[in-house]
Amino acid sequence: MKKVTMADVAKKANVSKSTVSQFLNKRYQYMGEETKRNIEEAIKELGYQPNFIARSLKQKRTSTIGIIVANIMHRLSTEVSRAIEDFCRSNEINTIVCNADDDPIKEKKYIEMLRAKQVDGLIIFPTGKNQELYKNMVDQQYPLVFMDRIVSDVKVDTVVVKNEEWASRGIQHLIDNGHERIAMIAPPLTISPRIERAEGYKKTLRKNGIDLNPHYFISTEIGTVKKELARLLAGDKPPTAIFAANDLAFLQVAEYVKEKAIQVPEELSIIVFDNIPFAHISTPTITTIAQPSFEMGKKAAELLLLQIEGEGTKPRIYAFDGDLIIRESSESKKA
Amino acid sequence: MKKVTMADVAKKANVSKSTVSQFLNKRYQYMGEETKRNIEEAIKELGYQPNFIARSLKQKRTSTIGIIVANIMHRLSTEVSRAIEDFCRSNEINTIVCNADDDPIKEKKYIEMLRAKQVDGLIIFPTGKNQELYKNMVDQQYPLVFMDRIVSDVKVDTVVVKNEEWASRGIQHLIDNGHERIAMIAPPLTISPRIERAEGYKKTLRKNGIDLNPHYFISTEIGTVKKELARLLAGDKPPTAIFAANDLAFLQVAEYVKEKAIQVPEELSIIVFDNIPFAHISTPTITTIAQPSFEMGKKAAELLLLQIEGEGTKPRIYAFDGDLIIRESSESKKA
DNA sequence: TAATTTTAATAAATCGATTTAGTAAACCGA
DNA sequence: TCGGTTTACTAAATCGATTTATTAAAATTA
Repeated sequence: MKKVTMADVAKKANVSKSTVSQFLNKRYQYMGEETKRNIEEAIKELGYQPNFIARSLKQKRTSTIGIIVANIMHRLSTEVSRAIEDFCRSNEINTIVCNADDDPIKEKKYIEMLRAKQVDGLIIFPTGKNQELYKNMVDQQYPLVFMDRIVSDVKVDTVVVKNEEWASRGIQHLIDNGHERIAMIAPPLTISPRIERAEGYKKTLRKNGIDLNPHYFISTEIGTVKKELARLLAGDKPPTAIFAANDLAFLQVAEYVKEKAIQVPEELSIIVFDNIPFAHISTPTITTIAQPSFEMGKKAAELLLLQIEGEGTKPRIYAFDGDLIIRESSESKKA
Repeated sequence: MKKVTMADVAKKANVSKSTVSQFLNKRYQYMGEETKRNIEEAIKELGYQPNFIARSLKQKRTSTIGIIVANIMHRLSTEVSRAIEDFCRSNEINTIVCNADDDPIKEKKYIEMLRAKQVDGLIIFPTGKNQELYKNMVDQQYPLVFMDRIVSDVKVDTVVVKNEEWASRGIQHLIDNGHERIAMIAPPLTISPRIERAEGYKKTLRKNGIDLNPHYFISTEIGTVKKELARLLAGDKPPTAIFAANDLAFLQVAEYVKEKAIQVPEELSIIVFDNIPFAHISTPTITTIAQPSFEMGKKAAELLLLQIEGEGTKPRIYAFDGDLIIRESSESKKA
């Protein structure tokens, strides 16, 4: 079944392609009532569906944006993507989501692919390792927003959470509950949020006059978290509380705790910096530092659409407040 | 910064557009070494990036497929989408994921949008309510695969799990553990998997000589599950085990159980038909009937790509085996 | 009535690639 | 030396829309 094109509609309605195009774009300025009816009828009879590709080629815009998440397994990625999609949808913009899997090479490939597809702009959770490419886009004034991670040296609108401040609040909460031996578990400190959370952890301990014990600070690949954890907890003076720097680190901690049947919070308190979907129904419920993923996603989308409309302003960083949600996993030792 | 086109490259390399096109498509058959080098250099110097849109228009294929999931909140949707994406990626096909939110109108809009964007084919988790539209696509021989749900009357390749059989196995497991008062909690029975799971539930009880108690069969909107559950458990002869028909239903059950501090499995056993990401680390761990989402996604993608290549065969239903993973939430009463 | 403006519709150029048909030079055997 | 083949490359048509410049008729004004 061959495709019905605008030319077919035009022929059937006895008008020119131009007129059909005007009709489809609702430019009725000087269009006869009868012509309108004829075209409408022809479209219906032939079952005509416009070809977006052809339109995009001429108009030089695809009404599509791309999202490149660093790692789709992070809950934040999916929540933010959802928010972006919702916002774009209500502005008649489509979104394409790609997963770079924390791999700068994949990230580069996706950026090139999406640009080849002429998407009107990109929202990226940057790996941070493609500075050249980022700068290139900035130079070309290509609409671009960074999410979750700050890349210094690249002047782009960036949406993040106040990592240091809210990590600090989480640690303070543990200290207020009587903990002094607090460990932090994090993936390698390769990107800004992890570095900032580590800062918050260290500064807050110091501020409370607690010495930093380097053994309590574990920064390692996800796959080796459990091994490190075993060593830590088997050691002398094991920590009484753990701060998991993100959801994937927490998952490892949770698996370990489950396997070893460690009592939480009696033997070990736990807090997590990230959104955990089942935090409120697990046993025990989990204390989290939540990120306002919906607002962040919406903000990023707004910023990008502004840039696309040519109304972007001087690039800056938009830092959102987190939320410390205290649950059972960090209940007071004295309670 | 205006876009660099093939014409610019051609001019710079002192050849025709055609030659540049040949070069880009690696049709080196009769191309001089020097010409090749010239073109390569021109491309690098100008920073030329091909325009996929223009290519798609001429070639009448976008190398892109669409996925329309019924509800992105179902774990199955995301897992299957991931599998599809992975398979497509390795075949140089891009994917666009859309979420119909269980709404036939949105589903219709997405089908039309994606087809306007000239995607080469669609994988749909059908709401089942757009029969006209589905049939239309079939008639036009548009590449199409259904996932998770069977729509009778529409002859399309369909990938599902053996719902009745594996629901049955789950129920049998509960019966073998000494349960007789088994409730089933499900969303409205509007689509085939839910109907088939209910069949499995009923038939297995009957086969074991257990009378069906209509009060034990709750099929209602997600929002009212907890209320119904409260009534059920407060009633005379409350069930000793619950079969949650999918992940969202289970989430409601889990929340309720948490709120009321019901002991699982001592007071109430639970099994779920669906993939639950934290089933193995929750307390208690959760018995699930898992679906092979990865294989299912891969199969669907394979079927679709075959259709796109024009090598599709007579449409049929591909039913996959599930997997009963027994965990703490359904531990034997007698153990 | 002639000049001007408004209304209605169109022809043709364009977007940036791919593809087909064709050309010209070099080569080659008889 | 001639016809035929191979090699290297190109001009022009095409994909399906949008858009600009243009035309022609009808309505209005002077």
